[in-house]
Amino acid sequence: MQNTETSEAILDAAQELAQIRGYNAFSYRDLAERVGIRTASIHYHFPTKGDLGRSLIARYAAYVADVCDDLERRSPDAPTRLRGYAALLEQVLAPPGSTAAGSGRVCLGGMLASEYPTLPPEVQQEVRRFVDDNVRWLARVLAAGRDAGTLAFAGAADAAATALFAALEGAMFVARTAGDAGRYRAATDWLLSALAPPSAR
Amino acid sequence: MQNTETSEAILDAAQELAQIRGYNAFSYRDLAERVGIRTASIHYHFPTKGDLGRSLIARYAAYVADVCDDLERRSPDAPTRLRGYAALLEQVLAPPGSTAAGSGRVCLGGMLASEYPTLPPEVQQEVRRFVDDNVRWLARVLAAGRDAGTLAFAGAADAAATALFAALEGAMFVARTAGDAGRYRAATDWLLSALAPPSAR
DNA sequence: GTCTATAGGCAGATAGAC
DNA sequence: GTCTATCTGCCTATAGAC
Repeated sequence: MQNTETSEAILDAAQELAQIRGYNAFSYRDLAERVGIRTASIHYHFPTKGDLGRSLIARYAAYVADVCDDLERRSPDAPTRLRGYAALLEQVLAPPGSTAAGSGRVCLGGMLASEYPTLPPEVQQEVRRFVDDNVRWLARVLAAGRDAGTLAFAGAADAAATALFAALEGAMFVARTAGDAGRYRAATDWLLSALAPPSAR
Repeated sequence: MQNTETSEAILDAAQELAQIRGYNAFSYRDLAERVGIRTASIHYHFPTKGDLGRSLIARYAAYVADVCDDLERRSPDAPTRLRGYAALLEQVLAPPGSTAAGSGRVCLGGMLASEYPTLPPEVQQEVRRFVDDNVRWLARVLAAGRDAGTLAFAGAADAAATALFAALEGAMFVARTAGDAGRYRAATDWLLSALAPPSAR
């Protein structure tokens, strides 16, 4: 990825389509129409679709990791960090330039995870890393929160983090199927309140 | 769907492929190879791929609904019903005829939900119904369990049911990405224990 | 960097013989 | 019910001019 303006525009178009339809359901032709160039020109920037996919998820993972870093630096406690994380994924459903609720987008990481077996190996690798990184980050926040007394839950933080991540990703699919973005909020609010200590409930 | 032997064999092959790759990533050719007939013959049973998809998810939904009915009749309490439901989805990952752990399958309903925007309308309708039915069933079990004192959680049963369903479906994708079916178990066990009343924890 | 032109393959679907 | 043959259109990717 060379970070030229064109390649960024290609990635922007690809990300929107991948978040809505998935990696296997958009084509170089779709991209070409949106960016205003020819399909052959896209191959100049990304020789194969696997190259494109790898750049796409890598850029997305870097963005999410940045926000997580910010959350850790600026949020005072674990519950706030978790709320910030849920909001990050929610924001991804309706990015700045789009009409809030019904964009039809879901988290790119979750979408690619659902397509995992059909993905080129280089894309699979990045998806695996994305999921691992996010679950590990959540496990860290969860464990720290329990130690500090701002969260309360039984069992392993690892298992809780996996369940939480799975629920957030899955809730996007459920919300989209129902055509109701509010379902995502309702489910995540419930989850986060279930992790609050009895004193805060 | 006429329930002939051939059409059932087609649906069996289609279900396996759809659970692994998704609806958009298997073809009539894939089916023809597995069933041992020609693609044109499949069109005799299912004129369009949308017809096939509708029959596929309808059959699956009916099976899941049957198991849920059994669970309600035979299980003594809500925690047992929820464990049975989680086990049902887990069993779906590794059906009788396949090698347990790494079948690469996920719940058909979750897979189709992830492909929702690209699905033919008649398939979307059945997917919506599947998700609704399952969340409603879970909400009913959850509410009854709380009333009976065998479950403990705060907030709306609807929101809890959505979160639980989302978590179970999402955990399959996470487990598959990690190549570790045990992750599904770990996440669901944690979730169910989090719903247990303090006395049972 | 972007273009035209094209290759080679696969998709879903149909016509009509048997 | 299953077959052969075929249609039309889309896909990723490449060659080579500008």
